[in-house]
Amino acid sequence: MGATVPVIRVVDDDEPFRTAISRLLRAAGYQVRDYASAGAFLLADGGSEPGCVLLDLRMPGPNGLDLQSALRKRDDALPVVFLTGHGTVPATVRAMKDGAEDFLTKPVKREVLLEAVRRALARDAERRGAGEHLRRLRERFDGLTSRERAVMELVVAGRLNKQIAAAIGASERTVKAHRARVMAKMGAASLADLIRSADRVLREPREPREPATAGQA
Amino acid sequence: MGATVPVIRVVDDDEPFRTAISRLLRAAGYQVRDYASAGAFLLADGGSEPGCVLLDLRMPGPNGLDLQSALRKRDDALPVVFLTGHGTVPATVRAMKDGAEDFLTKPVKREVLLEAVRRALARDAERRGAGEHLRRLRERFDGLTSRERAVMELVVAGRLNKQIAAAIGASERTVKAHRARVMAKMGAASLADLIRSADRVLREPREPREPATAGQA
DNA sequence: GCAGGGATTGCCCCTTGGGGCAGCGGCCGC
DNA sequence: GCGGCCGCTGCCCCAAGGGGCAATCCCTGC
Repeated sequence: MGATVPVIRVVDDDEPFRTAISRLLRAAGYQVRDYASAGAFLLADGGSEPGCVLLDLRMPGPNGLDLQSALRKRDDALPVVFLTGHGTVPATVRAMKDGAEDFLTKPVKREVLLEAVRRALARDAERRGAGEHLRRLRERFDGLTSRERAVMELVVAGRLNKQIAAAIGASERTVKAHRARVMAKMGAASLADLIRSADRVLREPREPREPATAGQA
Repeated sequence: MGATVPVIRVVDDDEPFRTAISRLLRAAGYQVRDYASAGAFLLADGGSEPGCVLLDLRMPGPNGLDLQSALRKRDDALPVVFLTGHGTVPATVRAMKDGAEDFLTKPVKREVLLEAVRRALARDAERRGAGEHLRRLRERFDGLTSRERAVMELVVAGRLNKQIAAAIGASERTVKAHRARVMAKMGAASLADLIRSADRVLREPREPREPATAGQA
């Protein structure tokens, strides 16, 4: 189990700074990978390993905000901590609106940086935990037949078996059969269980969130 | 109800600017109240009317961030939009982390300001709607006796009546009676209903920040 | 002390949910 | 065409949920 060390991805075009930060983080016990550009990072890292991203704002090629947007589109979006010397208020606003964990300015105190990283990692762990659970639920849900799904929806809506039978045009006995299979396939020990699982699975897929009109420019 | 015009509270020590902003907002159809300091605002406004707060960062006395913190502690916390000429990155970060709707810098374009205000008002309306529903549920929940609450918790945990009876040391018939009263008092038409209400009411009081999953606006 | 009210419980009856068993009918592969 | 598999269904039985009715018991106000 568990002792996977989180991976901190450091993305910054300033090589000496990158090296210094990486050393600091390694000394704190983290595994670190560093990249000189957003592109290099995106090519090399699929985001599957737990961790977070430490990101410079201004870089040649796609900048930090662009990279953050790209990350947000991936299911496994990693938490982002900005660390930059050229921070402006509008950029900060946009970064925070887009869900950045923090936005620090160089030079940064060691404790401040480590604290931000800790929070980012905590968030990532939480997200992964919740995501994993939801993924399993969704898998199970996908294993239902369309008939079973229909019954499930009506069951969690609080309808009685006989009402469900009338609604889908089947006998009550059939509804019971479907219902039993739904409970089994969804791994629900009780109706309460099923309802909670259903409410999580049926909640619409994440919406990308409107591009947040970044406070002017 | 219905056509209540939202009230924009403008808090800024710069009198000419305050006047100009107020005029702009009134022209856009909003009701505006302006205050020269955080203290003046807190004394005069209980936050009961729908709307939002347009806040300067740097002011004599308590500053904008202090006021934002104070607002967050009130149940009816109004959405806050910062509008300041002295923005710094750390102040922006703190404001956004504390849930500010936006952080704008003077001078601000008319459209940018109005758009931010629109979003703040939309958030306020949403919060009030959800809050209202939750408040009613909580009221109903508070109307339960401790015995009924105990039964309710076990019911929504998926326990059978006989298990509940054993757990609370009562007869099954009594559990049924409590259960029926819980359904009636909570206004639940079905077990599914009750479970959903319970999950909302029993969820612990809101923490400060919550973007965790759905990266907020 | 006594009446009224709420909580608790037993008794009984009905409805619902859950599930075993078997018959039926359609679809698939050989 | 045939046997097997699966979904749908009826018949039956049992457990669980829901609730009417009445008796007890305890507490409170008059």
